[in-house]
Amino acid sequence: MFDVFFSHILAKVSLTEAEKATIESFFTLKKLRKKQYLLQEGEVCKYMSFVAKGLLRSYNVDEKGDEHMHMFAWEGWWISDMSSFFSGEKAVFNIDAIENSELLTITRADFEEMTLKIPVMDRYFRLLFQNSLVTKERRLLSSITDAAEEKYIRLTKYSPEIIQRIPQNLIASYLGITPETLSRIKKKIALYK
Amino acid sequence: MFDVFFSHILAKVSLTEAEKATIESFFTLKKLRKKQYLLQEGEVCKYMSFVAKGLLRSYNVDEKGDEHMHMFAWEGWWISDMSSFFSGEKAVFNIDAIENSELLTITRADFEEMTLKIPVMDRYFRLLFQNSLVTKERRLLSSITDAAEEKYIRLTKYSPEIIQRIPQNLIASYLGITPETLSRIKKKIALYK
DNA sequence: TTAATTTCTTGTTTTAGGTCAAGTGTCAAC
DNA sequence: GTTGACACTTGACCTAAAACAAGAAATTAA
Repeated sequence: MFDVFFSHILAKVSLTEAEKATIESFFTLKKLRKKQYLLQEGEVCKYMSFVAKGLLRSYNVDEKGDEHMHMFAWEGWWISDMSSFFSGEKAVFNIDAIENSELLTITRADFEEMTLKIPVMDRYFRLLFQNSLVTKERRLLSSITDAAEEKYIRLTKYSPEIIQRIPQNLIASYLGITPETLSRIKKKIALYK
Repeated sequence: MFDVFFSHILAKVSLTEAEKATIESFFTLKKLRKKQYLLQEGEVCKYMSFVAKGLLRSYNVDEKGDEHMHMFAWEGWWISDMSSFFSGEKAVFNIDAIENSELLTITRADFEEMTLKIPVMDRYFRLLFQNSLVTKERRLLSSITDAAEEKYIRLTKYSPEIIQRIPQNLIASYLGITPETLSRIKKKIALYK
């Protein structure tokens, strides 16, 4: 459990055994069955979660009832409604498990305490957020600049794991297009080859 | 110059006078005239810049020659092509000054050295990136979920400063719509009132 | 104060992608 | 092996926003 966790953290910063023990003490293991919610829109997001095993998604639901995928998270990723987690306001996202999953969760209060006790965790999260920001910028850029077909092509280039692991209707939602449009795009691309 | 700078940093973390002096030594003042470039697409982004005065924008240009606004930055904001700055790869963004501006710039090497010498700066940037991430998530969500009119309404709600300070054609580009569509949306909204 | 450039508006036409509807294919459950 | 639940495809039609075009208003510069 914590081996996956620390291998990810140690890729960015160094930790002593004592620090590792302290950090471990702030986290709680949580298991989720397929389709089970970790967070529902309107609740306050209590946890930031490291995915040790499995696959989750976060998404919002619009007034028409349509879902819009915000992100997917599998082994080695963090997932949360960051806005709600850090501000204490109501979450706009739902988070649930696409596959049976195992998470290491931390509460806001423990997160604060951990970063104060182990300042190098500020560095870890600085680097984590920095990378997330770059990824999110790239996606935002594609969302604003690209037509549907380019969005899909860019996704195959930058996030091939998503193409392999996620059902097509969820990929369409992630790209902000309909499953029908995605189906037609795939057909068109297949013709070139 | 550094007073604006430190007031923003001290809002997030505490610093001794000695630390402030060390931090100052890593930054260089840079003045930009209106329309002058800070970064051009294809270069490596050498600086991360704190805006002490003025207004800048970052944007990419597509193959048709159309500009897509990525962000605006004025007093108290940071601006950079983060992907290029941290990875050393070619920038995809252009950055230039909309108004005459004064920046405090830091290079990648100095940024690294600063965070190692003054670890609390990791905390500052953790908090900065965390907030940016929340803002960027909100914008991405709006970009994928909302129709043109809702995008504009949400912008007026969450970023009223942009509405006031930025020309309409740039706002349209920021929202990923045409200036014509924005003009019609404003007209439509004005009729309700 | 007039010219020039830029920003914004308005009308018309076109198009990419959405919506609706009717399939086919696949796999697990009974 | 039949039933149902999903995932995906394909076709016909529709609509929101883009493209194109032309003019008005507002800034800026000479």
